Amino acid sequence: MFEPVGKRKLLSKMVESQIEDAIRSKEVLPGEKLSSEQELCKQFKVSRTALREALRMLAARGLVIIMKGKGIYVQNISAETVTDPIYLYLQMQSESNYILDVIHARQILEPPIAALAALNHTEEDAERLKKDLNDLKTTNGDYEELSRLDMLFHLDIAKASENLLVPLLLEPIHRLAPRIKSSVYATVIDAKKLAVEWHEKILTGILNRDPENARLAMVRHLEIAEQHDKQILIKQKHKSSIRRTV
Amino acid sequence: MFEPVGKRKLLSKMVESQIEDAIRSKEVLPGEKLSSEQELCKQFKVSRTALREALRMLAARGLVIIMKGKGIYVQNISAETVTDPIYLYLQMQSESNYILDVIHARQILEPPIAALAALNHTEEDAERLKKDLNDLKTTNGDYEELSRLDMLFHLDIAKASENLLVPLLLEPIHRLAPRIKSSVYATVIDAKKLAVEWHEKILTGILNRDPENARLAMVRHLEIAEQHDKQILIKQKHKSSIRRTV
DNA sequence: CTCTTGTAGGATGTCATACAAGTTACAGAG
DNA sequence: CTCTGTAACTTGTATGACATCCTACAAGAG
Repeated sequence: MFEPVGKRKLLSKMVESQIEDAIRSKEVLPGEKLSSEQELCKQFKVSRTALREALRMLAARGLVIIMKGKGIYVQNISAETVTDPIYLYLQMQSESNYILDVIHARQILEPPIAALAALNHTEEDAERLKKDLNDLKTTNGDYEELSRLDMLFHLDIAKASENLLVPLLLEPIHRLAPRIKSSVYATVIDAKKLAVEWHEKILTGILNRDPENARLAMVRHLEIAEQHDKQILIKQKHKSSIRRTV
Repeated sequence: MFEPVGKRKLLSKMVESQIEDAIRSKEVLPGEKLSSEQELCKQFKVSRTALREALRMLAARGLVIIMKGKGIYVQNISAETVTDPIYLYLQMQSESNYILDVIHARQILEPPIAALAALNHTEEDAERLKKDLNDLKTTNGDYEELSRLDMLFHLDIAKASENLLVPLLLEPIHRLAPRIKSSVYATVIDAKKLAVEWHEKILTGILNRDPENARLAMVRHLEIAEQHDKQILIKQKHKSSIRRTV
């Protein structure tokens, strides 16, 4: 008979929406400074509490950045702002032993990405990939640094696909398994040499705009990576079972 | 000569980190109720102001949900939580339409997923996919319902890959473009018939455990989808340019 | 006893005020 | 001119009060 009356929105939410809309519609551009809290309070006719909570929510979502003593600035949405929630999502949803799922997901994603990069990459992309490969070749860093440079090459291939979504999807996947990667570099003999070799083959395929060879090189590269990961997993299992019996 | 001294973190940020860590490490599980603000203030030894701003940041990121009069609850990270930032990113990043990026990302992801599903699916997966296809065939729902059932089939193929990460990646992608999908069903003649046909071919490949045919069927299915999407986009462009001249 | 309703208590939401602390600009001393 | 201290901004935190929403429970009506 009677319709349920809609709940009144919270003031802080309403303020948040208004500022968000202004940013989305580009009334205010990234880098621009917003008015001070005092000023905004007067404009919205709310207390500083409500306004600040609205700003905090916007800041948490990466829309603005609040600098103590300076002011509030509209922020350019970064890729990290996006990949963070994806990473959190994967982390919360997946169960404990997801390492093999990670490598399998990479085997699904990365070969076609390499093929696409071979077709679509720009000169800038090419230079970045060459630099990545050279960095990996010449670094004297520790295993974690090796693992980082390895990942960077793969992420920059995703960028070279010139599809905005692709790197966003790949980055959190890689972030899920950083430890095992450095374990591989620490354990497997010639792991670095092998990585450089295959990265070279993949890059050659991409630079020649040869999607099929880029794809195949990536497939082989990830097959080898899977073998290495499995070795590590078996060793860890072995160790833990030894510890258990002791 | 002297090293820059690190800035002291803000109290609200420190509180946020602590609660976030507790959630990430699953000390507190989704659905659980946190202590009241008063209680938390005492535990963290901060004022209600700082605590509330921390909670607001966590709420904005989807980690907790604050209910007036009830309390603070740990939230299950949903696909929407992930999709929103992506959506915002795409909107801010590219002037052009991201719809094509979505369909291209699907063309990368879904064919190998279909192949994997052909290899790995269980009996349960098979039953679910058959039901999805039948639901799409027999529904009398509107265009949005059609679009929803269409998406469900694709997501259940991802589930049938028996890889935990794969459906998690695919779902936000699909949620990015629900409007254009229902537009396709509303506009393209025989869209439903075509969808059912191709879903049948894909399913046949999967049920026969024939990865190559499942993959190829998916490739063709998505090529057709791309054509339809492009038709819609051109029409929309046309309309808006007409409006502009009027 | 069962159902309804009033009420009290606890939860979050908002306000006002005060002070702490970081940043910037500028005037005045040297 | 350069250096420096100060003043005037900015945001961060604390506190106390009240508003509003939710829940549970007791008291009353039938």
